[in-house]
Amino acid sequence: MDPITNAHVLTDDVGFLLSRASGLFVRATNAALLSYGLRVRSYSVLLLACEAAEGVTQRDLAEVLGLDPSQVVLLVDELADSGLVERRPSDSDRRTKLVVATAAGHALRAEAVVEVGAAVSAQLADLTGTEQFLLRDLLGRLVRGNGGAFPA
Amino acid sequence: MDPITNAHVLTDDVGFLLSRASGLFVRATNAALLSYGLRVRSYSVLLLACEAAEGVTQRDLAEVLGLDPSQVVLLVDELADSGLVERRPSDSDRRTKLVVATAAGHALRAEAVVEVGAAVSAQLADLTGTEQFLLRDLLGRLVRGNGGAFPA
DNA sequence: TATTGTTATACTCTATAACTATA
DNA sequence: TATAGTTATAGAGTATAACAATA
Repeated sequence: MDPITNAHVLTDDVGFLLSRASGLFVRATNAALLSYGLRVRSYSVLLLACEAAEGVTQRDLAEVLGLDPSQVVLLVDELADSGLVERRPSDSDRRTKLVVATAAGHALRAEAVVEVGAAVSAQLADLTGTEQFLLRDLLGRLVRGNGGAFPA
Repeated sequence: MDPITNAHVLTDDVGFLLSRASGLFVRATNAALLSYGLRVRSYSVLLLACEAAEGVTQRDLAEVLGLDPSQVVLLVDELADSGLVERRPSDSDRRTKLVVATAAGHALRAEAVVEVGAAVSAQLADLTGTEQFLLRDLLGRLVRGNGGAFPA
């Protein structure tokens, strides 16, 4: 019997711990983003838009973020209304809209990243640098192995 | 600069990976619990009730699960309506109600644990047993270090 | 006064289905 | 026929405040 999947107490269950840890990080990140008028989901969209110089397709955003395309529409709407991103038509496909960060978007991201980094850092304080790397690697493989369809 | 907290791409961010991984596990677990009429949160309450022979305080449930006490009320209501747990008065404090699993609750748990175990196992398939242990340990320290106020 | 459980409410997140315009 | 984006809606999860009973 696998000792992980059948932990005899709930608090040893990987799924439970993932949920708890995720909740802690989401709350801490949202708190850090409060003054910027962002929340973790819109912040993620902004980051992806900033990372892609030529813009990102909404479908790609949905896939990377694990969201339904319909949810992405609302998040992009919100960022666009704030002037942080804009939708540009694609040359190759007129159905596709490329989400591109504006100058304001890049500027806000640069500030927000510092705050979020500090919040995340505080959450990870009990782990050594090596352990943090290890955790990231394990989580990455978990996500990439199960429907997590992003590059690299 | 800490290379973890300031990953240069979103998909390398620990918080993002935690959120994605947690979502995958929650979805898989909810799917496994569907036929039992449970979802991951009510299932967690049932497990904790089953683990404590003399019952658990709703306040303790809230603390362990990282939920507000008001949310616990609804989850316990749901389980009680299904006959899986019952609220018993405490001898020492008449404000306190002890949540205790019924025989039906224990029986359902025994079945559900198998299904959930299989679902979790599938999600963890890409990691070796050692890596699964390691992940559990790292997550446990993350949670216990940040407001996660449960035993051990 | 403080704490346990409860009720109420509002907001965010998630899940689906159906529609449009393009391909 | 399939895909990108959109709209709409309902349900689940989260966050707060206020209250009654008890400590």
